[in-house]
Amino acid sequence: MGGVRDPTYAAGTLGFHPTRSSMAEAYDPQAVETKWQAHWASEGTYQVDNDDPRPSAYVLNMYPYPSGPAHMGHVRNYTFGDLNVRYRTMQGHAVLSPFGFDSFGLPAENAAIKTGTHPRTFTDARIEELKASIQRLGAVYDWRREIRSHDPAYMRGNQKIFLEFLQAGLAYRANAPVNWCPGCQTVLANEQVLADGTCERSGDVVIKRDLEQWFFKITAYADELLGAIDALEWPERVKTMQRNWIGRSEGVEFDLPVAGRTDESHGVDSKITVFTTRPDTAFGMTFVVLAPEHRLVAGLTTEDRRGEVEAFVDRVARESDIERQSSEGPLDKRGVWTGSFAINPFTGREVPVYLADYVLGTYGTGAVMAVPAEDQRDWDFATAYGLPIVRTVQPPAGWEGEAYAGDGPRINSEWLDGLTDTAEAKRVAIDWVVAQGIGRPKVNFRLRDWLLSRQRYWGCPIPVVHCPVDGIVAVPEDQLPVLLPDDVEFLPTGESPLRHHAGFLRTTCPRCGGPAERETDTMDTFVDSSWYFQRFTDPWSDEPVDKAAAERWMPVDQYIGGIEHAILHLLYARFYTKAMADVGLVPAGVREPFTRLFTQGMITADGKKMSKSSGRSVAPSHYFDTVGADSLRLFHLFVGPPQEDFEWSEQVDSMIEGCSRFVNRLWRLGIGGVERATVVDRAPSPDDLEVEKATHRLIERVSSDYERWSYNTAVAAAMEMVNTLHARLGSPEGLARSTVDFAVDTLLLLVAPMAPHVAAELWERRHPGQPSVHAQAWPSADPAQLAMASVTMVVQVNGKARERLEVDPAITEAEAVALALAAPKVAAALGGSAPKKVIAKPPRIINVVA
RNA sequence: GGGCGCGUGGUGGAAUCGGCAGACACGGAGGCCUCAAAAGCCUUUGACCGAGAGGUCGUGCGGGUUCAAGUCCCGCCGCGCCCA
Repeated sequence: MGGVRDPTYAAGTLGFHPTRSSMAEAYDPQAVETKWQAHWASEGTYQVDNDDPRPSAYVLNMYPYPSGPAHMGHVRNYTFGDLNVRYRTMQGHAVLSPFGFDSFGLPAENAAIKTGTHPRTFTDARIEELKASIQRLGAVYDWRREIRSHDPAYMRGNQKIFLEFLQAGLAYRANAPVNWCPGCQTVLANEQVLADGTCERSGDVVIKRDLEQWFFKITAYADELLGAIDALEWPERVKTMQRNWIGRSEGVEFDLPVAGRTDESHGVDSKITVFTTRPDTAFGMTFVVLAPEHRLVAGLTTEDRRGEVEAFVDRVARESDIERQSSEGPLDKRGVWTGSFAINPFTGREVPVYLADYVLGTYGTGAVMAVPAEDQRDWDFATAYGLPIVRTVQPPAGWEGEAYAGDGPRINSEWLDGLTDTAEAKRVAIDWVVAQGIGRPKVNFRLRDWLLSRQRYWGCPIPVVHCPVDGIVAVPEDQLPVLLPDDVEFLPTGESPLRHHAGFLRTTCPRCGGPAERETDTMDTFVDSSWYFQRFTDPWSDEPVDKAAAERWMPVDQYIGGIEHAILHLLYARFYTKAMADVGLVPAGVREPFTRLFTQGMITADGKKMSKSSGRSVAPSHYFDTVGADSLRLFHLFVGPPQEDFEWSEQVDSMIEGCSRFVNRLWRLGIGGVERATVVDRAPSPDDLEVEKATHRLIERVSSDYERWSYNTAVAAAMEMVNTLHARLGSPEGLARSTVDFAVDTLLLLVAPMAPHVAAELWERRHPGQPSVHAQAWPSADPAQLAMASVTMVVQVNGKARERLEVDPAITEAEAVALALAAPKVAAALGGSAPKKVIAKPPRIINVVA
């Protein structure tokens, strides 16, 4: 193969030697791609050791759920990741590029119920399919570090971390409302409840029921999770979503005595505690609203109201939180009066106590003071129930709206009257509450603790036993991991098979040695994805995370994934990282997992996310078999900004064809197979120098495009260079050999991260016996070569372009203006009148104002 | 209801700091090569007026700032996402 260049590039020193393309070897993507994929795998090209002397970089794609062969979303995602890995490697970094599988989860268990295949068998088969298609894409990873969530070693780590959290008080048990299917007699995950609130299996109406569940105390980190967002190099959009999700609000919590009750008669039940961010409006509180699940509801309901209240509470229990918080539906059906009154401590007046579905028991105290004049929802509620509305903030003149939440002088508020500044009025009101001894300033978070227990089989068992004597006892470390039994039956009851497996269930208490029951709840799969990136730094370690390895690689420099994980996964991973540092499982300095985050857009079909279930899914394998992986990669890079969604339409195939054409044109350049090409051994002509300069500008361009994730323009720039070279080579003057070689070699270096196979093959043919293109150093542009010999200066008259002049880039302002005014077209546009003003920005633009 | 993002040719998109709108590609039209086709190559392609030279209009809509606005400001309309 080594001689391919010679017969096609004319070798003469005299005149022009046109060559014919008919002899040129056609590009065979499948042959070349298989060859290089095998080469990278067998050479371990992208394996890095923890003692690699090069500076570190850590590039990671989000942990995928293995659902079978890669879909287009994966292809897009992994193309971006792979480009980063290869680019950083050429820049001289040891790039940690691991891969793993988020392999626990419901789909495998459902498949087991449907087909009888064990979830492990099913999942491992899906993983092999996904791996195979990732490899055909040419994406490179250090597969020695592969992790699957269901690996016993990984489960052991999961359980060890859990026990450390339990020890530290970061894991606890509490009652929580869960989805309960009365037909199946089991707890359902949210995704098992259909949109109409029925069980996907039995069709029964799913109700809310309180059960003991495991929680992680993520709220203990609410302030740090919020505060540390600022420093992250993440998309603002994601940062905003996380801030909103954490939802910090400063306010006050205070007590309202229940009318007719005293401390002596009712103890703590004599008061309703409310949380509010607007204590300055409390004089306008004309009623109180409790969540239907509030613990005081039964006691506050009077006999004559009991029937109605109970029916209401029952109905709300069947509504989802989303329904409850939506603004849809007639308000007069969404609340009910308990028959009781509380006393507004500000006014001393009695106010009725209502229930409403939109007040959630999980937020604040589950009770809100309703101030209809300053809160629109309270206004609507008051209107629907005929409750009084008292303004305590004077709306501006001409105000025609209903509730007014803005600034203004306080009115009807006794000692607050006249205060205009809301912040000051709040301070005064809080001071009063504190002085009265009825409340305290309170910072409230929207963030709830993380409910991690799942009543499923295919997940990591929570490593504790329930002992009738000792209560909850941790499984001792030397007995970890607690593995899932294989001999289980998957029945379509929805109940976890672990509950019926005697061998798993029955055990002895590690503390007293008496009979005990094993915990049958397994962990939410978000647990697995909260620390896998730490495990990758040394997946062979006996500890969950090897501290030295984490010290070397963490945090992840570039994390890449979908915007759909903006909140839960990314927040849980941040919490886990901090909590693991605090219990000493990772170095204290590793407090954030992902320095830089890139969220790529979705591939949509008919405006919705392309997925297997939508039926509009397109398999990448077809393209691997035809145009090849490089063309498909280039298409994904070229088609638009990576953060934007992309609609997969009819015309996509011809766009991919276009990328394939580019690969073929690059190939013909590389092997010297360009039609009628003229290559001469001569001293560089001015044309050659121009091409050389264009090559330096290309280096500059592509490098900066890679840095700013503007891959579509990087591809465009490479296409432009290929077009230029084809055109120049086809002209009678041709190009000097040194010019062509420099331009083509540079092109191959720049394109290597995007189209790694064709670049590697051409480089090998052009430089036999030398290190691969992927082992070459990233080229740098010579600054002296970046300046253009001449630039186009636009001359405008009154803002309209009238003339374009080729000028020296170093032209002075005076010269530029003189040149501009001397141009006939400019004179014509001026029509004889003298210019009033000339704005000169040489050498780019001159604007003559007439 | 609040917050954020987006809106550019027939299509995907480019214009990085307010300075030639439409790079690059797809699609279309015409041509070369060929017995023919495929592949490849060349020309052309925002709209309108004009034989041409050239001119006018043009970045969702309406205003504004500026010598100059796709880009900045104000107000709308539409779509998407997040929070209520």
